Amino acid sequence: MSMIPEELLTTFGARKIKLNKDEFLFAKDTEAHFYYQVSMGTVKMVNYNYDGQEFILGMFKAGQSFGEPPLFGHFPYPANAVAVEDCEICKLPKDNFFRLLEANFDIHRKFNYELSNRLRYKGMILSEVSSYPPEHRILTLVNYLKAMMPNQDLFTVPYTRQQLADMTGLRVETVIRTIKKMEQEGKIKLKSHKIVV
Amino acid sequence: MSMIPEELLTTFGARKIKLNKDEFLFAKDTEAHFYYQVSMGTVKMVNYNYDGQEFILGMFKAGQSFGEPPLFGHFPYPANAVAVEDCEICKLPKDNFFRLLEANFDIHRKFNYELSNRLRYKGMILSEVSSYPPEHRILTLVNYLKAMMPNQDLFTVPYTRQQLADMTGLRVETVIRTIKKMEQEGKIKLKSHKIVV
DNA sequence: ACTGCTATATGATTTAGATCATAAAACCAG
DNA sequence: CTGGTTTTATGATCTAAATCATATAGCAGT
Repeated sequence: MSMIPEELLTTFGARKIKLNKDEFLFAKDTEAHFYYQVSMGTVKMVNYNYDGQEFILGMFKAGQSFGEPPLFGHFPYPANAVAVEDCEICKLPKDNFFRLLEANFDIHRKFNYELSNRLRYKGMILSEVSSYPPEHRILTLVNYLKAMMPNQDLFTVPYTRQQLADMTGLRVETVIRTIKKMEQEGKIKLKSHKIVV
Repeated sequence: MSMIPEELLTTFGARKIKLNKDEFLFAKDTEAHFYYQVSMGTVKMVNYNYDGQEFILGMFKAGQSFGEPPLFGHFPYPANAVAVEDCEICKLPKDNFFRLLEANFDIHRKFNYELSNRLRYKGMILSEVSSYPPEHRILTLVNYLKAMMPNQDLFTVPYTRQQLADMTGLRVETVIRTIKKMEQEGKIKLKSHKIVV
């Protein structure tokens, strides 16, 4: 379930750090020195434009790693990492991370898998943001999120309208109105304001 | 320079195929059975919305591979592959590709590098498309394209305004007007209608 | 139960870029 | 050199979603 088992990370010298809600872990355009894996909580990768508008490039929960592409691809962070809620994060120095990979071929392969799936997500969202109206964007995102769940019964979308807006390139008001309209037309179901699929 | 040397591909049983301009190599939502690498020409990965609007997710030239994420990530093609001009493509069956990877650790690592850089590109474009006006989007794309060139002197952007539009989620007219305005304001230079940076 | 904060809701107005329409260059194959 | 196709150009109009402005509902902590 975890990208790398925490015991193994510890063996290679990982430390656990705490992060408060809204705290930054690293900033866009800085150099990457560590491998990070969420132990508890949620971290978002996010960009801000000049007037503070936010775009969320990814949400990462317990077991998931994030911010590795700059390690593999040798470029500065293309976005900021921010805690969405109080978090615990495993932090492993870059060199140790590569040593761990060399010693564990299966994990190395797992990263290929993981990166490919992130490309899938980004390509999907990119196609949506570039050419589809709000309703389509939201439905595509919601369906993707559900499809990613191991358990395939009722799934409650765990994001606020603001977060959905920031993931689809829309404004809150638009997301609120669109969700309300879709509910009235019976296209989606809500349970205490959260979308349930 | 090439993702995988063509001799090595041949050793593992690759075949070379020809593709005419505008011909499809594979279609969105179909299953991936082959590894592909451009030998000559240019291939684009592209999506179309209901009214034919195009969004280009990537352009691939000689030496570059494309369409591997579905092989690594076990999901159907998230976009179509179309020849931008007459092409020659190396085509290697999936199983042979994985055998080749196992036998060549360095190439396996190279894919990590490549996938990471594609994530960088997609994340960049996504942030642009979601929050920035035409001028910013075009400049960011152009600067990225230049930065990717090994040779760092004068670089001529090799795309039409239509293609730039399809890469930035804008309409042709908007790209034409924006480029013209930027040239008049001295923000970019043109040489026989092509942007030169 | 009250306070403060965050999330959802909804109307009115504005605007950037899409769309529509048409034309002139530029390029290319025969 | 020529006729056809593609690319660039430019004006006029339209529209979906952003923006602005408030309001209400929900919830977390004291």
